[in-house]
Amino acid sequence: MPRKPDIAQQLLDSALSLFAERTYEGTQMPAVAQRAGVGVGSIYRYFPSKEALGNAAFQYAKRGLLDQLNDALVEGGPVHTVREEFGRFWLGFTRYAGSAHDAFVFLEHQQHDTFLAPESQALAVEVDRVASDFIERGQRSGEIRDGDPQQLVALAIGAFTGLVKHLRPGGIGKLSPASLKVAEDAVWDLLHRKADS
Amino acid sequence: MPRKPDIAQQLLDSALSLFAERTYEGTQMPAVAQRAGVGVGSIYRYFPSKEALGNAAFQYAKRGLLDQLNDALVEGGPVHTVREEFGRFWLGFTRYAGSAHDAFVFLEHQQHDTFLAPESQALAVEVDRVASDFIERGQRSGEIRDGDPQQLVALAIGAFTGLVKHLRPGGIGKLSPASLKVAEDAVWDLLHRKADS
Amino acid sequence: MPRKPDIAQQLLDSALSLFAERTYEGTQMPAVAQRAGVGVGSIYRYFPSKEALGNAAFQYAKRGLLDQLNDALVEGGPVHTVREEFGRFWLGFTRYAGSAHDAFVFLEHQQHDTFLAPESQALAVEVDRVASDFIERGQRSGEIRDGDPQQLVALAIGAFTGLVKHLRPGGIGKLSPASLKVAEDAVWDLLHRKADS
Amino acid sequence: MPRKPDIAQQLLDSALSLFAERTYEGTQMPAVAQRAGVGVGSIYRYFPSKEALGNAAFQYAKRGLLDQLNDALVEGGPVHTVREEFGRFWLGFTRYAGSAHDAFVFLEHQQHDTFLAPESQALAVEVDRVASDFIERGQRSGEIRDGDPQQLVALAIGAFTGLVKHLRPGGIGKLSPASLKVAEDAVWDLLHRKADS
DNA sequence: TATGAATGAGGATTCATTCAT
DNA sequence: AATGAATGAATCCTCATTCAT
Repeated sequence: MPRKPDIAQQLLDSALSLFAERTYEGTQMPAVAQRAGVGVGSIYRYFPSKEALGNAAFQYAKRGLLDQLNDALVEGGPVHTVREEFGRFWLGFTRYAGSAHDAFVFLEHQQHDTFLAPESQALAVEVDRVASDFIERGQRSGEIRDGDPQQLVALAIGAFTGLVKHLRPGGIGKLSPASLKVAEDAVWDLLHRKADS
Repeated sequence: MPRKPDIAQQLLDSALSLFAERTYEGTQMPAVAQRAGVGVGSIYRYFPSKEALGNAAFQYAKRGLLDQLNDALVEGGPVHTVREEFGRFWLGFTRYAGSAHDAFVFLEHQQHDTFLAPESQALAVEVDRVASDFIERGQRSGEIRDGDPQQLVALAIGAFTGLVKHLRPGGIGKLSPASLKVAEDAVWDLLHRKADS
Repeated sequence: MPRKPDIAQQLLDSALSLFAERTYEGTQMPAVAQRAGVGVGSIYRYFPSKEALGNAAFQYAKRGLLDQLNDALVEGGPVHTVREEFGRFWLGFTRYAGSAHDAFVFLEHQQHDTFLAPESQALAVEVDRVASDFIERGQRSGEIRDGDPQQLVALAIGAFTGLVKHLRPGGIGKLSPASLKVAEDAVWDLLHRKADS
Repeated sequence: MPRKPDIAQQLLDSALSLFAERTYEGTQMPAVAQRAGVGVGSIYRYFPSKEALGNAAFQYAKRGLLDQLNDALVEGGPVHTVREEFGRFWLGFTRYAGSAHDAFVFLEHQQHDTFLAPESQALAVEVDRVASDFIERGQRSGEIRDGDPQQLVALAIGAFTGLVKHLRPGGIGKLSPASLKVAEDAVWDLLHRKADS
């Protein structure tokens, strides 16, 4: 069993946390190496350049979020209501932001960033697609308010991101179940079509 | 008619848009100078360092947002309902993001950033304070849902930020009044306490 | 009566004192202008460049020293002994270093300096020539020790320079007549051929 | 056999010779790197800034001179006369200026210079102290002329410095033993109290 | 294979010089 | 004629990347 993948993994984690703290541009390769506990030179055995490391970290993080979402959507068996499905999304985001706070913050800061390869950006739309598919389904069933699905996704994910960034020091894990429930309900109401509206 | 005093202003605008596009760390001084239409050396006539420019830009932007909010809260005379007051906030944010898209994006990216002086960070809490005062008032009157006011502010401003970032190329000005209304209602429902809840 | 020569003079004095304090290379044009009480731009009305100013200052200082020496050698009428002639030299150096401390220090620091034009360097050998002529005459009359005249000049002027630099803050004017006499005798003994030697 | 630890040394030597030639302020870091045979970046691996390099070079040079003096004073066994002790000083200075011409010239140019840290200046008074102790001893024994010891030191070291600077291209090593003897005697006579004086 | 010292292109900043007022 | 704001080449310094060990 090789140790190599281990090192690459540590490098990705190190990079992700530093990028979240100080920005991709503001992070130096020696700092990444140090936090990963390896020598600078070793980074280049796993990633050909800083840009490559940045993209790998981005893709690793996005894929992690995507996996977490898929797991949450599948694991408890089929969902019966739109609200229930929203709960699954919420669970996926919550778990991911809980276990990979840095990665989540990093992801939400990147958007149009110069170092992102097309491949990374392609991956970025995946989460949006999954989310807006859900919105569209909810709109068809009348339970989610009308409007551009992408725009609603932006509002909802933006709200969640705001929450996570607000919780910075402790991370979302520090939040009491009650507070988390308040937030979940609030975001659901952001999307939910009210009966008399 | 002297154009000179405008140079500091042009530099702030240039810096703001570049910081929004490429990050503070990812922006080079020559790029700031070029976009401002001046020579590199001129930057240092107005700001002693890149860090000082970053802080000045941040404070200028935050103050602009604060002013816009105050204007919106005051201008139409006294408000009579919490919903109406929320509308004023929405108007303030909307106007600011419309007229200073870059500045708004820049502000929302900075949080814990390394270059921000204490003075800048002090200004940053001001907006939060104004907003959470509103939330608390709404909670007392029963129209805004229970929960940590700061957390609700984070959710609401996060949602708005998500919208603005989603609209990146065109800016919020491109949005139809109808779409804007959908967004406003959605964010209100994020905060609003439902009767039967 | 034009004011111009006045300004050029102030600029030379300002430059000389700054060069003595901080080195030619370490002195900025705005500092020269400020100490002279004029705007930066005005320097260039009198001197085409920093290098030209440096050379003008050097030549002005060297010429001042030369004039002082000539005056001292001539003014009291003809000299009758080598020791008496040495006294005249001492008087010239002393007066110059007393009235133009900065200029003297500046002169002794320049030697091989990059900014000195050939013309300036030509002027620099003039003092040496006057001094070594004196040494040679003294050697012929048996009152000054044997050895390379240039080398003896270097020793004697070096000693005087050491004294002046040592006296930096107050300048040589601060020295009591007695102390000055000690120094004069010491330097004379440096040159003087002892009877039994 | 590693050459690495030598890099700091090569940098000090390179810096010293350039500072002597062109002044601290007039010397560029790339020039220091080039003469030391390393890349610019390497300088900063050994010295945090140009100022630090300047101070390190100064201290290295002063310490070298001090060591040379101590060696010369000790090595030949105890001295029996003041003249003999002077000979030891002369030997120390001569050896140092011979083996480290650039360093000696550099030292004598720095005095009150802007980049010198207090620590460097503290070291600078050390040589003066050693020298004036000698002068005082000589005065007590009646062999050195009366007067402020510091002032006599300034005259004597100034004379030696004048000699060394005069010899610039070849250095003091080029001087014939006879010429060197002339100089030594001359400087001794500068200090020596004449019987009938 | 892993390392970190060495490198030099690139970024922040300074400063001699120009030129509109 | 005098000024000092504006400029950009030149300077100090950083940091992604290489390579000898």
